[in-house]
Amino acid sequence: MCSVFELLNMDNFQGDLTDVVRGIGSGHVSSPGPPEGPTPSSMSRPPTSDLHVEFPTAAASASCLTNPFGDPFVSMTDPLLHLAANSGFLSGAGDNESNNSFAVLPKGFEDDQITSQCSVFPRIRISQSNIIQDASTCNSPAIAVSNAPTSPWGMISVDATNSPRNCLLVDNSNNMSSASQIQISSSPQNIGIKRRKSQTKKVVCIPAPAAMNSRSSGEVVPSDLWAWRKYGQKPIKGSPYPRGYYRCSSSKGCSARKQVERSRTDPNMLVITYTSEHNHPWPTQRNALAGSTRSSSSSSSNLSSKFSTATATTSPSSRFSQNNNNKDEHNKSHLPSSSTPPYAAAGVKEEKGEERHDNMEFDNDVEDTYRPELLPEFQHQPEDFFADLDELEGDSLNMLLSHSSGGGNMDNTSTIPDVFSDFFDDDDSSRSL
DNA sequence: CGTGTTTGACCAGCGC
DNA sequence: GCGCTGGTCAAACACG
Repeated sequence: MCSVFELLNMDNFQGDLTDVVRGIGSGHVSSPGPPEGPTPSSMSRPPTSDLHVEFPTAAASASCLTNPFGDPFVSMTDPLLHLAANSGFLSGAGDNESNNSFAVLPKGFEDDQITSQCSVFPRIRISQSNIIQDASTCNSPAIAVSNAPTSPWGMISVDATNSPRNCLLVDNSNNMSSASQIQISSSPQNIGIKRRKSQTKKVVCIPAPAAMNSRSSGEVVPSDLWAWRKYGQKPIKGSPYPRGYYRCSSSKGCSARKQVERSRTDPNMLVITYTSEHNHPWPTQRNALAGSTRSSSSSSSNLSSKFSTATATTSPSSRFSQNNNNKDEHNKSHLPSSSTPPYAAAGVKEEKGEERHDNMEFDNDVEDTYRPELLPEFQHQPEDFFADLDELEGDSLNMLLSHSSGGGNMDNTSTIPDVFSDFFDDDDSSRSL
């Protein structure tokens, strides 16, 4: 089997974040803390620092799982999922996996600082039929997602505290138009990043594929709707990878910040921590584009720059809206409830810190449910705007295909898992939220 | 010119 | 109090 992670393997990576290319696919639900504790079956255990992340069901779920940012490339994650599924990326468990399920198996899992956030879910399995996988059988961290019939929201629950190996199970057996919810419970023993007072943090862990082109130093930090400006970078003790500091440049005075760093144990993963809140409406296209025009400076390739631009201005929702052609009301200066983009559903953990702490753990007193919304503004992007996206999508897809094909025996044209094909085939049900 | 990144210096919290 | 570490500042520079 040749997984995307393998394809993107960066074992020898020693560079900084500038070598990071957008996680074109595969987002990763993050959960801080070492994998320990009882089995995942305890998803219902007392909410400690549970994280709730909700996202559209079915394809949307998959998309979110593959791209917690829900950035524009989320659309491209579908092909990736497709490819991955066929290449084993999504079927990590092996060939015996049905088309309706898959598992993401990030390389390596170590109980080590922040990386544990990523590694806590080395396995993601999604099943279109009633789950999935017995969490108790998980011998490695995983995520569980369930689309409860009784709720429009499925749920991904991760019990990092009680499960020795944490499992995340995904169940999209239900209605495709509903949404799924991710719940992440963190371990009190997590390690990691100190945080300052009165801060709200959302941690997102996503795959950080290596640059797909020849560039060796280009970094494309997974971007979102907001425009971010890098204001610092520091080496982190114990990690070979530096941490980049970004602040929102969409609006002056905005205190929103985010930190981007590679997982020290799994270079393929990017850990992004959103801090503070945006104090302004979602950026307009113009705003979003601002700051991304310089995309590929000395450290970025044209490709990455393109990515950067696109990612800064698009979102899955926007794409959905595009297809949907929804002409309803426009943005009314919607003020986001969080610095995390509305589509940055899956893989986002929000934490409200009181004081700095030495562990990466998310306080038990923190429990947030992040419910991404399909903001009206995302439904009204200029056509030219999407024209660019289409181009991007094409390029990225090509890249994906290129990589995937190089990965080995996969049939890029083969079937798409039903859970995704439904998404592709049924625009109405999956794109209109 | 306005935007971005880079990078060394500075500051603050924490543990000893 | 001191040192370590992480987070931020700001000057210099690059790009369109």
